[in-house]
Amino acid sequence: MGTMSDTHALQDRLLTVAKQEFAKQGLKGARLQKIADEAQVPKATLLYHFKSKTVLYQRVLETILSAWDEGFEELTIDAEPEIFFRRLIDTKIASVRSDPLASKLFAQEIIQGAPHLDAHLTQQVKPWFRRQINILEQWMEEGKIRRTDPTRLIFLIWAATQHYADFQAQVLTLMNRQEFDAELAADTSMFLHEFICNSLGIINQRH
Amino acid sequence: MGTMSDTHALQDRLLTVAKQEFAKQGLKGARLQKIADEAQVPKATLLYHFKSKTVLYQRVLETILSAWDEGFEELTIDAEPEIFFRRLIDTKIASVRSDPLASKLFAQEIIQGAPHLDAHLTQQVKPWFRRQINILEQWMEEGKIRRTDPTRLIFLIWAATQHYADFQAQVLTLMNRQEFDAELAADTSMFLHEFICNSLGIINQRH
DNA sequence: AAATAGTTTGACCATCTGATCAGTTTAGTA
DNA sequence: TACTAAACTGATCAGATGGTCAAACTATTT
Repeated sequence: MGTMSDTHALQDRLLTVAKQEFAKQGLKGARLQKIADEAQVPKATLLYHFKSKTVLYQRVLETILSAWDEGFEELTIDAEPEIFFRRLIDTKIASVRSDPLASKLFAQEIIQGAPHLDAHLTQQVKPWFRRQINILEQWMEEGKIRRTDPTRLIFLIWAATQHYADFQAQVLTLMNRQEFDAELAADTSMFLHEFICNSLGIINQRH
Repeated sequence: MGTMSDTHALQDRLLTVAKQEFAKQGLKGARLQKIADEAQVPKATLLYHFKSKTVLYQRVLETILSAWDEGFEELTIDAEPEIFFRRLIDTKIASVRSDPLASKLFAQEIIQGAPHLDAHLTQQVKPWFRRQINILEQWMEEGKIRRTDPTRLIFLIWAATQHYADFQAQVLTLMNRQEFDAELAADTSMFLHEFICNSLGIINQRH
C-alpha cells in the first residue's frame, strides 16, 4: 500500500490545482484532463482520488470554506469598535490578497445560486453573521457607534473587500497597477477603515 | 423573405433567453438546446440567427453594456454632492434590481478575466470613471466633501450595489427575505446614501 | 407565375469529456 | 517469500453537445 502521507500530499496538490482551474473556468468550464495534466498525473488517477468531478469541486469548496472559518472565527470582540473594524477589514483584505482564486470561486458559486453550499451557508455563515450583527446592535444601543442597519453594514464591508478579488482585472486596470501588492492592500485597508469609522462617528485612533 | 420586424423581435427574444441561461450557468455551462427550448424554437434556428455559441454570448454582453452606457451616461453633475450620490446610487440600485441577471453575467465575465470583452468596450468604462473621479477631486478641493481616495470611493459604491445582484442568494438568505422587492431596494438605497454622506461629512437633506 | 432571397427545421455528425474497468505496480504484513 | 490491499494507469466507452446541411417553406419582386 502507498504511504498515507504521499497520498495525502497528492490529494492536496490535486485540490490546489483544481481550485485554480475551477476559479478560472467555473465548474462546467473546468476540464479534468487539464487539472490532471497540471498536476502531472493521469486523469484516471485524479478520478481515483475523487470519485467524480462534482465531488472534487465540493472538496475544493470545503477546503476554502474551512480555511475561512478558521480565519474569521477568532474575530471575537472583546475589543472596541475601532479595533474590531480594523481586525475585520485587515483579515478580509489579507484573505482576498493571499488567495484571490478562492474568493473568485466562491463568488461564482454564489452567483449561480450556491447550489453546492446551501448547508454551509445556513449552518456556518449565518450564525457568524448573526454574531457580528449582535455586536453592532449592542454598540449602537450603547451609543458607541452611530445607528444604522447592521446587516447592510456587514454586507458593505464584505462587498467592498470582496470586490478587490472578484474584479481584480478591472480594478488594476482602472488604477493603472500591475498587481495587488502589499502596499495596495495596506492603502485599501486603511481607506475602508477610515471611511467606515468616519461614517459611524468613531474617532480613528491612528490619526 | 420573412419580415424584418419578426426577425428582429425573434433575435431579441433569443438574446433575452440566452442572457438568463448564461447568467445562471456561465458560458460553458449554458446549453444551446435549453436556450432554444425556452424560446420555443428549434436549435437550428437559434444557430441560424447567431453563427455560434460564442457569437451569441458576445451579442448578449454587448446588449448589456450598451444598456448600461445609456443609463449612466446622463449622470452628469451640475448637482451638489448630496444629489450626485443619490442619483448615482439610485441609478445603480435600480439597474441591479431591474436586471440582476445582467449584473451576474457581467460579474462572471470579469471574474474569469474578461476574455470576451473587446478592449474598446473595456476602455469605454475608463473615461466615465475618470470623469467621476475628477468631480470628486474638485469637491474635495472646494471643501464640499471630506478628503479621501476618490478611486476607492467609486469602487466602494460600485461594489456595495453590485453585491446585491451578484450575491442575491446569500443576501436574501441572511436577511430572511424571498425577493429583492421595491421596499428592499429603497431601504438599501437610503442606507448607502446615508452611510456615504455621513462619511464624507455631507449634511443629508432628507433629514 | 416564375424567380429570388431570406428563413425555418429535422436529421445528422464529429468531437469532446466525464467516467469505468481490468490489469499492473507498489508497499506494508504475516 | 507469499499474501493482501491500496494506489496507479492505459484503454475504452457512453452520452452529451456544438455545429452542419440540404430540403422545405414563406414572402417579396419582376
